[in-house]
Amino acid sequence: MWVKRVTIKDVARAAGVSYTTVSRALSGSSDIGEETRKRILQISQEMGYSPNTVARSLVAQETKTIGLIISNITSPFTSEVTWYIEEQAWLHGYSLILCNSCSSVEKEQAAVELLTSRQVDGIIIHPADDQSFDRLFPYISTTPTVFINEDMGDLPTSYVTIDNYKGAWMGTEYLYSLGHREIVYFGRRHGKRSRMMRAQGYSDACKHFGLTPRFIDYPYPISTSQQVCDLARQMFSKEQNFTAVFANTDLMALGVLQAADAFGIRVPEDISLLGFNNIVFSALPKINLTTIEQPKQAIAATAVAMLLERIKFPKTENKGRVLAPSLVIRDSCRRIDLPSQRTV
Amino acid sequence: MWVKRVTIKDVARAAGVSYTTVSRALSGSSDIGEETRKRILQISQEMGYSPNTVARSLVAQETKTIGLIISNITSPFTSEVTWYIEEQAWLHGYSLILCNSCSSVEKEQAAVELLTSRQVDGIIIHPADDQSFDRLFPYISTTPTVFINEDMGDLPTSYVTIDNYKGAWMGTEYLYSLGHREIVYFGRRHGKRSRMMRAQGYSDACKHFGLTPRFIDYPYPISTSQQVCDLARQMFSKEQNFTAVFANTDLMALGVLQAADAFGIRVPEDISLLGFNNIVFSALPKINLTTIEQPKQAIAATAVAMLLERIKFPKTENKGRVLAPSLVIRDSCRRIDLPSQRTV
DNA sequence: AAACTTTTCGCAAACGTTTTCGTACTATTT
DNA sequence: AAATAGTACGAAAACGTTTGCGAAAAGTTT
Repeated sequence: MWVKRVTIKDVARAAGVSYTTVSRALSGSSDIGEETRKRILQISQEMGYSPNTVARSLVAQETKTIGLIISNITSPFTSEVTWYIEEQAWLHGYSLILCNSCSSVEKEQAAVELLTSRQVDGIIIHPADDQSFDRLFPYISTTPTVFINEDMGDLPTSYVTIDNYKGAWMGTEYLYSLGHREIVYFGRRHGKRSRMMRAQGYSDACKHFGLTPRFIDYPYPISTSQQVCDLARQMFSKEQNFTAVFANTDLMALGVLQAADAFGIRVPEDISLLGFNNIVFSALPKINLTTIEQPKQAIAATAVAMLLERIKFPKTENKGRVLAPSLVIRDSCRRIDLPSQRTV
Repeated sequence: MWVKRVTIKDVARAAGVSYTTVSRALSGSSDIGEETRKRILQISQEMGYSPNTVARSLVAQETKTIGLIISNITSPFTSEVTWYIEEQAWLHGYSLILCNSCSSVEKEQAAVELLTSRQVDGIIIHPADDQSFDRLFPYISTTPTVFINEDMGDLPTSYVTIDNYKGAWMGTEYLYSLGHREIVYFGRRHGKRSRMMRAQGYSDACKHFGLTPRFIDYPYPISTSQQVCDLARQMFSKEQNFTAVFANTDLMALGVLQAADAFGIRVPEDISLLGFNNIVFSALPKINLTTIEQPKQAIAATAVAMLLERIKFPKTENKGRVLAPSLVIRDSCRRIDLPSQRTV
């Protein structure tokens, strides 16, 4: 290392006491005389002593660390949730080890193995896949874990998510209420349950209002915004006769916006656009995306709270919290006259 | 804990050997017979053994962990840099402990103390303040550290940053070349050196081209986008006779965009706007911000590389790497006719 | 067959703490 | 003055590893 770090034994030597006594002075034990405590505190200050958390963790059998596995910190939704999680963790004296899974189940599994090996007290994970749990189960059975942003149903784990079905229904209903009768759903609908539920909510709402669900789906995972834009272009060139697009995600909606721009299609004048997640950039002027909001701070706070409770009381049974989404109305959706429908 | 974790001693007992032998089998030592190694590996697999990194760290005197202190993971620029840092760290077998300083020197210092106490092998820090180094010095003198996004000059530390002066000069020059003669600089210019250098680059370029530097400064720190927008509104209502705004930051530029929108001022038709950082959202259609790019991946990669080198060879002398910014031209700046100038 | 090497393994120390237990000393009670 | 209780501290074990050293067993050379 740089400089030899000063240990508790160094302080003890300087103070002329055993290191047990130093430990007690610092931990605020009562088994110590008042004036020796002060003297030791003084000396340890002067020597710049700081306890070795690694050694402490080894004996205490807890690291005061939680692992966070997310797919991509770059996503505004994710980074905002991460912000709140770090805040909560810090408040409770926990540190955060950050792992990007890159939406790969292999890396996700590697991250979980790493974290358990590092003896983290708990793990918060935004699963990469609908089979994440099965893959991860052998590794997380030994560590308190809470999943976020996915409804884990009856799986033996805690989770916190929003009601994606309801969110999608609300969005569809809103578009219907504005007079839209041909609404295209833009985004993946298979794989993760959250995706399926959103698609289902849209689909069921459509049927409820007498509309035909129309999906622009794709089988492969999409990562770059360029890919999203290309897909949106395909939609504009192939699909006929729709007045609104309900995007899976604000990021997807942004891709639609981009493609629309390229086609000279105006939002909301020519077409209405609805997003999901309410990332901060959706509030930007000229973007002004109407969207379904996820309560990110609440997700983070309840996830951390649930995790800490499980850490404290390992025998607590698993809980699933499903928070409510809400509609944030901005300027990307427009009321249309029923008789005339624009043909793209 | 949940379930009692299986330790190396458990494996040893099951295999009927000493735990030393198990350790050797797993570490790939040559001091072990081939068939015993296989047998032990087999057994440890079956028992689901995973080494306790905490214990290993204690004896090895290294944690394979690096601490990252940033002001706010929510910022697109920061989260992108973080993404690349995590990638590089992972590649080299290091984990990342994430701390948000919230731009507070107090929390920054607390984070550094925490990280050193946790025996991280190194720290990467985006300083909150121009006095961060002095405050932090006593704590980081024992841990390899590299600062990012700030030129630390002659201070005894490694750092990697970009040439902010040059970036600002380039931006000003570009605006000048488009015919702009009244350019307002929007953003803080005191405190951190990076801010000062940007302001200075702008200022010097202005003088070089015979223009008068015009600053919209503010003494207090600004955090929310609402505050930025309010400030931009003030600018539009108070300042007269300017044709271009050079914003400190893309985020600041977004605020200008928002305020301009409210005033009915069009970008770039009525006014040109230039940003700094090139965050992903600047590339959005309808935003299309011309900006000065920071090479985020290069910043992250060199920061990690420098840190790992210092960890490996503690005696390496401090290095400062200053990377080159570049101009990314989009659609927020417009060539104007010299004789007529728009009055706001 | 004796004298070496080499291979394979175990013992024990070490990493820096916390905590249990024991003990010397002081203070209080009988 | 003897017995008891309380206070202040130290010794040692424990947490789960890695590693230097030594020793037994096996193989090789003379």
